[in-house]
Amino acid sequence: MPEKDQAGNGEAEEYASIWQRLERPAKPPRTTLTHEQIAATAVAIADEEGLDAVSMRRLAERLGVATMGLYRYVRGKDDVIELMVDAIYGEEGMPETAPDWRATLRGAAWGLRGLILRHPWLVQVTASSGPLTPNLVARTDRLLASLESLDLDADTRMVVVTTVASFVSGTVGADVGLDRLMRREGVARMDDLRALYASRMMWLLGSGRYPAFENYIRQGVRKDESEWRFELGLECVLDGIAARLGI
Amino acid sequence: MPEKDQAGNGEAEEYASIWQRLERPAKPPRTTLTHEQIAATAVAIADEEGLDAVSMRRLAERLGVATMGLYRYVRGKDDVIELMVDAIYGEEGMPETAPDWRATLRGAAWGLRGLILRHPWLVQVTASSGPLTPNLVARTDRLLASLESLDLDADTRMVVVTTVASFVSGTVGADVGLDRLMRREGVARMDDLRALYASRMMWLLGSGRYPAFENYIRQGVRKDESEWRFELGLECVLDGIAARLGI
DNA sequence: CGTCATCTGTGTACATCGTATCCGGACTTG
DNA sequence: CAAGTCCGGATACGATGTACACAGATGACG
Repeated sequence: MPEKDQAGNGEAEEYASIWQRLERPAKPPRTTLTHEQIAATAVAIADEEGLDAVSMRRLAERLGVATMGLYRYVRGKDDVIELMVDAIYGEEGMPETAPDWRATLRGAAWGLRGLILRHPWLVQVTASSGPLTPNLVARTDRLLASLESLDLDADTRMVVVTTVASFVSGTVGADVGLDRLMRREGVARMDDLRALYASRMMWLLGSGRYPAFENYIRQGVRKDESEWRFELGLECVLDGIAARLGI
Repeated sequence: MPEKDQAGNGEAEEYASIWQRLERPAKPPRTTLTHEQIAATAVAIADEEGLDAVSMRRLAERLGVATMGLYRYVRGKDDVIELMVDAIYGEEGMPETAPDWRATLRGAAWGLRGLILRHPWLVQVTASSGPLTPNLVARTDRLLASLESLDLDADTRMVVVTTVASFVSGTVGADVGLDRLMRREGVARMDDLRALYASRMMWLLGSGRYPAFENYIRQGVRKDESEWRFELGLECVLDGIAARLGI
């Protein structure tokens, strides 16, 4: 039981996470800002102008507050990002529990995909924020719960959940990377991007060093159908879970 | 054939990627720097002190060059990052082609895992760099080639490759996030991190809102065996590919 | 009801970042 | 040897995250 040894001392108070700090209900908060406002505004900025546009100054300005005023609510920019992540994970309801595990995981996967597409900056940030924001734990909890009736041990259940989540974030992350590239180059449609990149693609492939890749460029006809690719990959992953774990 | 229409004009020269630019063999480079040096040094800094430590000033200093001197070789920091990514993708040989596709993909997956663990900053950067660096294309090409004898169309082959790669980067990305958290908190062993986080974990779970997650915390006994988790997840993914695609 | 301690929000200041611009000097080329 | 090209350097600017000190308002307490 490693979760109850040397801990619980008051000294841990200093190092408490945001979530811990903002739930202490004492101390009458006669505040003009709320953490929800901060999170929502930061998310709005990131959605509209990208994650780089979320600076403490811009955030404070948009909230009608001096820059340093934010630091009363937040320990630093990392906290802001953690609030943002948690906010969007909580924006839509929890993944609904379907009768069978497969439908539940599938629904959660498509839901996560939508979430990332709506907030593309999530992929830039997912590596730097702690994995313990409340809404993220809640989602994980729901998915774990949907597997509890199966004959799997706790470790395996977690692997199932993280495997699906990893597939989703990786796949959608690639799509998002393309979107960002398009935005940076100022093109709107995928074909325009291809036209713009045609020269360097020709250069790369013209060498004949990458024959299999070249085959894909020439023969692939669903390069733009990201939903099709996502669905095929996802069903593979789900099939694999069912096959290997015998469920 | 979208890769040969309106392109090839000279005006594209201006927008050429770094890779294109540095392959023009003319112009006797009487240079004191090489792109390999720049990439290797930047990688070294990132490996030792993290990606944030890679600034143009530090990089130039370590190369014994004035800051702005770098801009003769590189259009900006984004180029440096692209060079870094390509450098590490090329550091070890290409994934070796095993007799059967499954062994090939498995080897590539474990190889990519090792690569990311050796250069953890890759996960912070993978979203922002273009997907067209030569060594990355080369790797993809090898994997696509290993699937060519199978009865799959080009689109499906690519889905197979990206599905495996997505699983790997997502799963290892989570591990790396934990590592970074440990480094930031200044602890060396996983148990120490757990001790440090025990309080906020207790707080999070004590509410009883996340029973399934709590079950995992209590019953999971392989939380530290990231290789075990990786292997199980990977075999699930491979099983799924075999099952769904009938190979 | 007055006094004081405490918390809130503001302004200033600093180190560091990426990079635009200009310049001197060394090299290749005729 | 002359001329032109291009490397490397120095300076400068705007923007960033945040440490610090201070003004004002609010609550508790006599």
